Amino acid sequence: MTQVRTRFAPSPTGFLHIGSIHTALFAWLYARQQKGVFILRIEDTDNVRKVEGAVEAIMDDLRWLGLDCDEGPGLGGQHGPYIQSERLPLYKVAAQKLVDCGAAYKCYCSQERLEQLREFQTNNKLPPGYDRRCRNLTDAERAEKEKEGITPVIRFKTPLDGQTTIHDLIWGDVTFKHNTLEDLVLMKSDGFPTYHLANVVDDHDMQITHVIRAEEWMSSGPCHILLYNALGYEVPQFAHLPMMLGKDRAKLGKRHGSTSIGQFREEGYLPETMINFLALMGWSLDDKTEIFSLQDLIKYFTIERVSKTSAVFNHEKLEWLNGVYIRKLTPEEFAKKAMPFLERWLPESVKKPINPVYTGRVLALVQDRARTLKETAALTEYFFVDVYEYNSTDLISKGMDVEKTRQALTIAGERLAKQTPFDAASLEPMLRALAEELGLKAGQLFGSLRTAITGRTATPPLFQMMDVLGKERTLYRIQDAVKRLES
RNA sequence: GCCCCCAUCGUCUAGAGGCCUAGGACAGCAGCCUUUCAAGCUGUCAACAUGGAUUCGAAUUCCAUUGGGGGCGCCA
Repeated sequence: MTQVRTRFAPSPTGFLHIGSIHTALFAWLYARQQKGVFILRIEDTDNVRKVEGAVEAIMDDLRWLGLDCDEGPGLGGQHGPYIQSERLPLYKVAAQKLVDCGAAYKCYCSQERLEQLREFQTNNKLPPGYDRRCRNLTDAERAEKEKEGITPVIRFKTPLDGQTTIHDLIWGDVTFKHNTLEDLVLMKSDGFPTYHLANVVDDHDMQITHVIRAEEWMSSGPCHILLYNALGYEVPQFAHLPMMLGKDRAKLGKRHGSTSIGQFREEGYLPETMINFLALMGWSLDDKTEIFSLQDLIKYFTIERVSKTSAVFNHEKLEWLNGVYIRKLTPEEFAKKAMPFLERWLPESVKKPINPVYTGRVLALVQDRARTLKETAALTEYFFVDVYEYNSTDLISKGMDVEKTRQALTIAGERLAKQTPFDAASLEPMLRALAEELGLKAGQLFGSLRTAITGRTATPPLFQMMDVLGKERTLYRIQDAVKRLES
């Protein structure tokens, strides 16, 4: 059996889209599982949309996710170069071959004419498409056009009759009648190939066995098969993946908020989360399992279990899943990953760099509570800032009033001042006893203290926070709260 | 408009003729735990788009309708 070779072929037109990663993941998984080869190819045949630095960004994102490439730009491989703009001669030869054997033809129609044609078709509710005016030009007519100095494009001469069936690993057999297909442009007038030509030539040249791509390519599938045949190439296997949709069920795009993988990374989502989540969009193992590592996925992934239905991106579930992966981290790993986010998102007044030992202790208190790494900044802010705003009525617990609260906090402050050692284990019995002594429920006293030392009503456990904060700062904050109640 | 495809809880999905009184997860709700918030646990709400046909029997097969998506560029 021949070795499986799959590829991921993004265009360097900006940041890597989450939908592209979805495709990349499935192609990668199939290659890895089949002990095959995964190739990265850059499809930069659109000079207009090309973005500087995009190739590096793509490779960086893939690396971050753990999707390693066997062949690709800068990685070597027997079938390079892996950047299409460096492969132009190949496409020219292929296109010329097709023209020579009569499978393609030169088209001299101007873009203006095509636009007018399309406008007319739209206005008259006709199917848009090229009217094949140049398909049967005589040699004399062609010579005439050449003399005018028009640079032609090369179009594929799609058969007028018959049909082509694409055997898709996911969709089964899908048949298209040739008379619904167009005469695709293969070569643009700027000398660059279109996606269709470059893709077919490269997939053949790089010996791709399985073309795994998104469903949006389904309808150009028959054209590609026709092209493979015309060029005398063997047709690879196809697997068209279900798409990812936004909340409005439309193709996931800019209007749906964060859609580039980099944005999720910056928000503090872990690569494990993204991989696991994306794998579950259009694929499942069974009716129960939902946590999968990359290794698990390699083990269990099968194309047979990929669904045909496109999936709506569910941000809430992604957040939940990220929480699951954050909790799986060891405290050390978590601290290491969260630290940069704190450095970046903690208020400017906080002196940087922050102390790693202290920060580690702080982070240990919020690991169970954070759903993203970025969120740790908001969750721990009061550990780094001494002055903060809060509503002094939050100091007053249920069933208490200003005076009672002031007294309780004052006494608590006095007792805490005398307390040694000042650790969570010793603090708890002491304060519980104090609550009883004051005739308060534990929750009443603790609630006031919580607000006093954090300014918040929802925080990690009180005694652990006091422990981390230390005696001096704890006392200062309680005294400050008492002052607030006095004014 | 034309072509192709899809259709199970709000969302991701399990389900390949009897195991389905349709399972799991997120979200929601209720409760337990608990110093608050999380986490955890328990429970609850919630779906086979509609109409025909085949069959002893249909979420599962077939047809139609409806709804949704994708494509129809010298973009990929």
